[in-house]
Amino acid sequence: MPVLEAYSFIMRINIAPQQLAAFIVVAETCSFSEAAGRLAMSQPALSRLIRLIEDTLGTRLFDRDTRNVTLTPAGRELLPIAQRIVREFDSSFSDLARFVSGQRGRISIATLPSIAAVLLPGAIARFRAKRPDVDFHILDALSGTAQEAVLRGEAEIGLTAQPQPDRSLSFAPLLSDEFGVVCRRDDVLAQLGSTTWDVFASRPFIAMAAGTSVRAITDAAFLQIGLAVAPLLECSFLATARALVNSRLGITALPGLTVPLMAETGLVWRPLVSPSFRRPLGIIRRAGSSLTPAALEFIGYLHTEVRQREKETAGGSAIHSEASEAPTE
Amino acid sequence: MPVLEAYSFIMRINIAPQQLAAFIVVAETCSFSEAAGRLAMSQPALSRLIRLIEDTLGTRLFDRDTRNVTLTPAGRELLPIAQRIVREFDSSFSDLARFVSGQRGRISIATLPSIAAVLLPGAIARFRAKRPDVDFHILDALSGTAQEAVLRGEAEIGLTAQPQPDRSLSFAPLLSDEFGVVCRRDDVLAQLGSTTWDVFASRPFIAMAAGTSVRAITDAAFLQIGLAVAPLLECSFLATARALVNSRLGITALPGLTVPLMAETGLVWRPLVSPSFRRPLGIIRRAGSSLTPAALEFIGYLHTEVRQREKETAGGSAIHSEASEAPTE
DNA sequence: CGATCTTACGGGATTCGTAAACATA
DNA sequence: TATGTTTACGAATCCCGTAAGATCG
Repeated sequence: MPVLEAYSFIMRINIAPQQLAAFIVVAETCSFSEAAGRLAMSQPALSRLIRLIEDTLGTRLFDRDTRNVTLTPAGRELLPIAQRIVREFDSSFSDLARFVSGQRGRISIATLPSIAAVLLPGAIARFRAKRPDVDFHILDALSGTAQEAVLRGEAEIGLTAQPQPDRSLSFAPLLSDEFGVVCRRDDVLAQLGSTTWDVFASRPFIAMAAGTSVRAITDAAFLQIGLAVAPLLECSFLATARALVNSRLGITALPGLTVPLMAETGLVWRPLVSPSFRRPLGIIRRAGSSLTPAALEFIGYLHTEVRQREKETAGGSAIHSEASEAPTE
Repeated sequence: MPVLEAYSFIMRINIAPQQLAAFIVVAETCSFSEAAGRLAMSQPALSRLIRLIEDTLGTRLFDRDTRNVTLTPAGRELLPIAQRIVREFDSSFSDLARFVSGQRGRISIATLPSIAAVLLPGAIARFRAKRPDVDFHILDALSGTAQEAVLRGEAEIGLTAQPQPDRSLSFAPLLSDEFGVVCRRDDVLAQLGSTTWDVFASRPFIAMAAGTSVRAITDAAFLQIGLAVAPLLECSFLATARALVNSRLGITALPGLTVPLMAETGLVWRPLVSPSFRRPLGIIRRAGSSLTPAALEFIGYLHTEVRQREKETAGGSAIHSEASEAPTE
């Protein structure tokens, strides 16, 4: 009811943009038959179509005898209107088609800094090479913040650790991030190919702050192997952890993806085994809500990026190989 | 063919503005059933309508389960587009409806100065009281110029003497303008109620220039009564004729309508009889071309104006009575 | 279990193309 | 007479409303 009042004419005047386009062609050609040819329809059909518009508007649009077709004043009045509407219609739906096909859009991603630094740049670079008109908005945050951003709709997708099961959030695994020990290059551990978790029984452990996805795993690891590790040193930022390790205050356990953030500092990363722990990372999104076509396509690029990294590092993580190269510096 | 290329989407995307309006209502209410109520249609019909748009665009517009209806990104993209198109459509056709109903428009009239001065002001004043948004464009010119203006489309209608029969010009009589003699108030002729054409056998005749509608009639009149009148004095403008008569250089014969243009100059007008000549005045327009609705309505006002003048002057012309009042000054 | 969207189906309206009729230069 | 528009008519399509079905809270 409010609608019928708000738009008074649209509910009564039933004219499709295609009909207006047909009118425009007739007006431009001043001939029903030629216009019919251009419109790929029969001439009587076009004649009736125009008649229909005329009946709807209650006025003649063309003065026509068998030889001449000329716009009436009402027709001259309608012509620019029709042209404007058709142009608007066409350009709008052209834009929309580009959006729907993923050529245009804006992808907002809430992500852990490690993913933002390691996985995203390559994926975005390759994606933008194909879709230069898609913009990205990246919100790097800790796991919880990222989830909230997705839930509030501020971010379309989140790249984080697997969240607690939540009806309104869906999680799709992307990769699992192997934990390793991080120590100085001159540390005895750096000589080994891998290390076991009980190393932290004899070495000071630098823990990440509670609430981080890393801390959740390390807690679970120590619990599983029955090791009571006192968090003597605890920090929130990787840069801090890096500095602490570098200062010989202890060693830490971090997923492989985080290490490039500490690169070129003389630290190395070696897999932690017996058992090996992994941090499941993936894509979260609001359950039951569609993604933009561009984001949908971009997710494919993310998977490709992950596969490529796995292939490059041949079973280990890229950080592993980088850490291996470190001694050669 | 050029059209199909120029407007690439409009020929493939077949969406009526009403469908977009329906989409807007669903988007605003987030409910198919409530929207269906507002749109005065059944809910399944609305469901199918939305589905149709979705199929046409190749994307979902709403994420919907049995409890919630939410816009998808594509739907959010379409919403402002739909609103813009619907608004444009509605306001444009609202304007057009005002034009078609004669409430809005522009009437261009090519007219003889006498009609412009005597008939038009009253008709326009009464018309604009009812249609304040209709503009007038008046081109006052001699008969031939006015006809050309109408033929060229510069003027929509012409108010002139009856033209030579012309296929491309149609003439509708409006009034016939009685000829009379124009002389000084102190002239002996002013004492008489009327005068015969042979008065010009004994008095100098001031002729209007060849090509004027007045000259055409006076020539015909002299020819008919067999009077050879030498055009000793000839002029194009009524103001000149007025001055010549006022200077006692002669007298002239003019249709009643022209006299108000010479009013308050001490001249009087008396009917010329035996026989009485009349200048047929009317409305010319291009044959076979429609008029604007406003002009069509205005023509009715012109006829009313003429009838009113005839009633006021009770069988004579308004000029006649005004001339009669002159001696009382 | 209730509210809501979707699918199925029959009827009515609209629109198309072909063919014939019509009108003017 | 030739060109171009309108009318007539049968067929296909589209769209609506009613009724039944499915699904989630």
